[in-house]
Amino acid sequence: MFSIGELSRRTNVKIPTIRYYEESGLLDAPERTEGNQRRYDAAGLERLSFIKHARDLGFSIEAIAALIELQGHPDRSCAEATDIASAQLSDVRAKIKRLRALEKELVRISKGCDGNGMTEDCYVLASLADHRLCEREH
Amino acid sequence: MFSIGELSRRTNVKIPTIRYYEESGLLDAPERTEGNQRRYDAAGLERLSFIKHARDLGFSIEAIAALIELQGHPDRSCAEATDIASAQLSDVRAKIKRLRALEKELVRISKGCDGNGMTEDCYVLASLADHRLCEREH
DNA sequence: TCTTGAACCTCTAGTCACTGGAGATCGTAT
DNA sequence: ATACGATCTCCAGTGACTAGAGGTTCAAGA
Ligand SMILES: [Zn+2]
Ligand SMILES: [Zn+2]
Ligand SMILES: [Zn+2]
Ligand SMILES: [Zn+2]
Repeated sequence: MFSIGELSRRTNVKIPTIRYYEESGLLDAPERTEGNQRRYDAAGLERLSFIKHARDLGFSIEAIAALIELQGHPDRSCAEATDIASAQLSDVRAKIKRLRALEKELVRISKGCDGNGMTEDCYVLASLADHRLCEREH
Repeated sequence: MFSIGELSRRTNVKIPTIRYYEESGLLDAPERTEGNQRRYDAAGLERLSFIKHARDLGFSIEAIAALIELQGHPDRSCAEATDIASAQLSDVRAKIKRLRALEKELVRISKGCDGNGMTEDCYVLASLADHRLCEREH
């Protein structure tokens, strides 16, 4: 049995975030001491590690709640879990695609001015003002 | 002179967002009719187009405020503008890097299970539970 | 000129996933 | 017994919007 501070140290999850996960229903409310302080066990640590890892991989709280629900039913089909994972993969790929388009335009914009002129003639400011200078959609 | 709805249509920025930009100081408060409705001119349209384009390129409201401030002083050096743009480029590149790491792990995780088993033996759930199964940091 | 109804106004609150602070209480070591 | 770090609850703030309630104004048609 260990305190919330100890749990925080072991998982690298900040204390207010742990309480937030509890309030959101991702973490079960743990036992309390007589003085009302939270005391966790190995199961709590495991659960929080799962949440942390999933968050690090970009899953939403909602998706993680669904995954935890599935975990609780070992005899159910895991189809939903793979669906959630592939949705997350699509999401990440869509974000990468968009960011690559932004990167290309930002490279062009940055190249257009060395920063030694006046704002009046600045290519950075001019290209922000006019999307038609962009080479593609973004 | 045109209404906020017309401005919204011409820029593809939603009406509450336009009001939010005004409140944030990005847009000057426009003239009003006798009945207190906003009326914009070409300058307002131009300004909002600038904001929209910069937002589409991922610049923060704060960065855009700084860029607009620079725009207002045509005789000042544009060094700060290029700094802001290259900071934005670095930011985008950092995000891409992180997302690519996530993509790799998510591909591995998704490949590990076809969704036809039980949650008990699901590789998706197992790899979310244990970062040591990951091939690299993310 | 009157009437309708779409468009507009302000204000408040909600979104997501936390993060920080105030003020009070608890746990533990000396 | 005292000190002091850790924890408690509750509230507010972040960024960049978005949505709704309840009321007013504008502009076009009769
Ligand atoms: Zn320049
Ligand atoms: Zn553009
Ligand atoms: Zn599976
Ligand atoms: Zn991992």
